Amino acid sequence: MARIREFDVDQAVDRAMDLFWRRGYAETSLQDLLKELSIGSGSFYAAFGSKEQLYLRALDRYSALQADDLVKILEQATEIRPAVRQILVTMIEADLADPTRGCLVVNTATECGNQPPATERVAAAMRHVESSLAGALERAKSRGELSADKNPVELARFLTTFVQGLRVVGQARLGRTFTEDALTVAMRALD
Amino acid sequence: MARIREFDVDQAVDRAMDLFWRRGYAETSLQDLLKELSIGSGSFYAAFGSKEQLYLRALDRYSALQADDLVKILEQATEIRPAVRQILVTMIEADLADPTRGCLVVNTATECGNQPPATERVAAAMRHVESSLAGALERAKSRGELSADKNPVELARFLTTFVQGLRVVGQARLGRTFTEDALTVAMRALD
DNA sequence: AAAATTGTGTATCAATCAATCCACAAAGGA
DNA sequence: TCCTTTGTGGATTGATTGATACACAATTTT
Repeated sequence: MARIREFDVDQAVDRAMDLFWRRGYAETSLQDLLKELSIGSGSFYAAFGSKEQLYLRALDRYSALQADDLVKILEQATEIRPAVRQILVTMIEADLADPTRGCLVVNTATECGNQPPATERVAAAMRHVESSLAGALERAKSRGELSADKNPVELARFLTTFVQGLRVVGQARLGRTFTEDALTVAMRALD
Repeated sequence: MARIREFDVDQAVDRAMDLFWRRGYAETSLQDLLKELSIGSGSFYAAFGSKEQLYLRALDRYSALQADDLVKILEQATEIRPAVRQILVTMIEADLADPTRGCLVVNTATECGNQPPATERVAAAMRHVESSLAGALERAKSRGELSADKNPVELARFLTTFVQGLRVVGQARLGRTFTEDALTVAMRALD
């Protein structure tokens, strides 16, 4: 050990995550990052290696936060339907509040569609959403909340796909009614 | 009139569309475009004005082609269910064949989420998908293919949202089974 | 307190970016 | 056949890109 770092690395990752989330990878320049993090380029490269590495780290951070939120809602709820509805409504409200952000995972999927390290993380994040939902749906089924003919894995894959669509439509600013109508129909898949 | 143009402008727009589709706006440099179109920068700016203007023109072209495909399927089909299924399956197969492309409208929505001229076109494209589907569903309902309690506009908004999700999930390379399971559940919305 | 080690920020790098300039070529009109 | 007009593409523009070099500051070790 020698001189100690003057900034908090985790907090810097959070701030970078926010910037990448709003502007995307390519549209966020190194100078934008340095300004946002209030550090010099020497500190930047010593701490993060490169812009790409920081992006992947920010993406991991985002995925972890997203996964936490999802699991928390699914575990705290006593009924599956209000839980799923809450998950979808939360996203709709987030997109209405700030349509420029969308979802960092979705943004990465479309912007970095042919860069293996990024797409692997995207796939892993979606697989995690799928399995969390599938587990909750399976438990709901054993509690008798879902009829016997329902397939939890199928439902989970449907919901995971629908969620990605909600985020895209949310960025297109089609209005509250549009997404709420879509939500109404989607929820019927559980009936 | 004086010297005549040595390249076909519409064909150039198509080639540019293909390039933007594969690589996105920011990741497609002017040199990439000049090489793809086999023209010099003078011809480029004389014909298209700027990289951004060409992108918007390519996006318009893409939307028009997409709209044609959609309308063609919906008008030619005698039943609404196979028609909707065909629309979704076509997208799934396209994403499986080339996961790096996705949908140019979706890619634009996420990459250019805060640039008005782009987002307006994205919203218009999605509204067009919505109204085409709503019209077809309304006609199907009047033919007795959909039960009386179904709301065509709600269903159209649901399908439009789900379609965007399919394109995102397709880029994440989660495999054929994943999207087909999602499709199975989504189709039940029409029952 | 001297040496060793690590963080910091400025200056700077070559490369690339989108866009402009301009000399020249090709066409129609006189 | 000149003259005008427009298309062409290579050369070049200033700005910006991500990344590195380096002198100096701060901290631990000896």
